[in-house]
Amino acid sequence: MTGNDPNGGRQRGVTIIDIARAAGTSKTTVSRVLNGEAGVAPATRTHVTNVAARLGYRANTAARSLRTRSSALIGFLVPHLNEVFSQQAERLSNELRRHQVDLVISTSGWDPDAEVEIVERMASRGVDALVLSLTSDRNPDVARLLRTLDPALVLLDREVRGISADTVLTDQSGGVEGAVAHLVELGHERIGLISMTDVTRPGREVPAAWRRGGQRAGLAFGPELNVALPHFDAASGATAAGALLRAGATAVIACVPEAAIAGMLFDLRDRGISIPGDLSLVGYHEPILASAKEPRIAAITRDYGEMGAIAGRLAITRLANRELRPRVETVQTGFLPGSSTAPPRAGR
Amino acid sequence: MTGNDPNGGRQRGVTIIDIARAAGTSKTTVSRVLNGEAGVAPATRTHVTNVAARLGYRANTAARSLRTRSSALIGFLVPHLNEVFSQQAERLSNELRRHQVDLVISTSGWDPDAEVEIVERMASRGVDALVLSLTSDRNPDVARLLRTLDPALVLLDREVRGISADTVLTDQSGGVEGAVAHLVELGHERIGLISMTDVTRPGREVPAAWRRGGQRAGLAFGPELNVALPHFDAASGATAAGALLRAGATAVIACVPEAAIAGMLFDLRDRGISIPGDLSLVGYHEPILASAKEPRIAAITRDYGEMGAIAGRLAITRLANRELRPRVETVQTGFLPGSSTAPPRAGR
DNA sequence: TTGAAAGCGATACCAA
DNA sequence: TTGGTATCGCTTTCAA
Repeated sequence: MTGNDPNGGRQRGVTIIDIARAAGTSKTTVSRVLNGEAGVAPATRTHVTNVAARLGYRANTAARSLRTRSSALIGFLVPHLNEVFSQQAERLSNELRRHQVDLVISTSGWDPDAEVEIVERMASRGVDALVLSLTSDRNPDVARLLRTLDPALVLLDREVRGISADTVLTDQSGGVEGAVAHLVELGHERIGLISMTDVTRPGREVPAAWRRGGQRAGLAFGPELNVALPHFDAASGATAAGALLRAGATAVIACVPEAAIAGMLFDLRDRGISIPGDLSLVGYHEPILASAKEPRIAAITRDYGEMGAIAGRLAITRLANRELRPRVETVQTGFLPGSSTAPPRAGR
Repeated sequence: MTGNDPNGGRQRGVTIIDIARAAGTSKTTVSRVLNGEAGVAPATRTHVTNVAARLGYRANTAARSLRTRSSALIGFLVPHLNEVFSQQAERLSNELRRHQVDLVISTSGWDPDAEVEIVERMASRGVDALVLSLTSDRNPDVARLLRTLDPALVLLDREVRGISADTVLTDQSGGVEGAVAHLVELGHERIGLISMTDVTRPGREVPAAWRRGGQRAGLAFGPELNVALPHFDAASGATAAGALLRAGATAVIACVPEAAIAGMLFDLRDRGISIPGDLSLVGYHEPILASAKEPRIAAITRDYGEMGAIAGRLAITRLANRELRPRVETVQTGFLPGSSTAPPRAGR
């Protein structure tokens, strides 16, 4: 009865065969009942259901996956579980749970090689779909890998050449142009931008929106006013702030993760530069605890959590029908005023 | 050659049989090579390895799990992916990745029923281990469920009756007693405490440490100075602050998640109570961006990330040997001064 | 050093 | 409405 047990101590668990035996039926029927399929006599159904409950049956997901070629598992790859990505993860996970799907999470640490390795692992794991926030969408290795992949793909604010996947995009116009307009209204003319590099979509869209905002106000922002950060640690943020001040910026829009903005704030404080007295600042997002202190950083906002939820819905509907043509959902950004902006210092 | 394909469009993928055929050997040998087992001729080994690479072989995890009864999957259950838990998740995930193990994450939203459901799912999924940050370790339903479970358990700062699992504990003494000592030195005598309720270990240990700190200074803190929060939203934090002020507290130690502390700060500001002028505050943790602004909240600190990493190591070693007796690792807390504490207002 | 064959626990097909 | 049987892709035993 015990059979050979390749794994010493591990418990065997109740299988549909045990249920079939106890219920005096076949495992086919048991399977039908447990999956709620039609074509089973009501009496049989209730009986089998009861027996299963009595025995404390728990389906073996590995066996089911092997047979059905679907794992009810979705992979989520992000660079780092910071405030933004963890909110996305939570909402994504909740969305999936409603459909009995689990979420595997892995972080790349902004390392493209790790990214390839992780995607490979997840594919091997047999995830039904991959939700990706890639470190770079211009990485040919990743692009090539994605093209050979079986799982459905959902891209979070990324565009990969040669891949047509469901995508959640951010429209930066509202937020960035709104920020520029606000600063222009206060009297700023040299508005600096700290952006991500052009290897992700926001790194391309944010500078574009910033330039549009300038043009709309009759200002042409030169390239010396845009610092593109390859990394988002505190040190990078500090460096960027210095460069923009040297370029004569009286205001800075910083569309980078919180760690870089924090580094910038530390650096400015150390140099005795006050916000908004000496420099106006627009950020990208504030954790609630930070927003409880002054200055409240004016910010370009968007609903990160909602992006995760949308990604979840895209993935779920895609799994229900893989023939659907790729869909794109766009999330808008807005501008939230704060106490970190003011007119430029007179006579500067 | 194609066989019947239960799942229409999904790709079939290269199997060890394909490799065996292409390499002119048996699937047994292929399996041995791919798993790096001994007893294979060097020539065979390299040949098979090459063929596998050429065909782009990717192991089918479901099949392997079914046969070996181990999924190389570990579940992580937390109440909410806030700053603390997401840092734990990231470090845990990284630790596991080094051992080719994946992490499934789910959040309960502080809901015990959801917790039971999630643990059930993960067990059914066949996770090799569960790392748990339970909403309550006094919940009999959860305790009963855990007792019947097959996966190895690692508890994060929780003690469940009747369960002897590997555990990562926090020693609150250093941090909390340090905070009390610091406040006493500044002249405070009525030091309030906002803690979690006693259904988790920190909710029991923090008040105990606070009382010890008081006794050591010759002060007896009455129960009116301790508010235990059942929820950690902003509104709860606001309420707690009010209650402690009415109880005559001149300083507050708030050992609760950031959202509650933020709510408290908002409320105090609205009521014109300044920190540290009118009230000294010691918090539990600050996101980097918050710490870049004044006042820097004095805090009880511990290395959250390290707790995740330790949990990962405990899980991995446990899987290697399930006969090990339960191990307990303790993480120390410390007190980090800030600008949110000052002597109590004179004549109060 | 190699390979044949027997499972792991499900689902899917087909016949009854 | 049922059940027998063939897989799914892999690891493990046992014999050669």
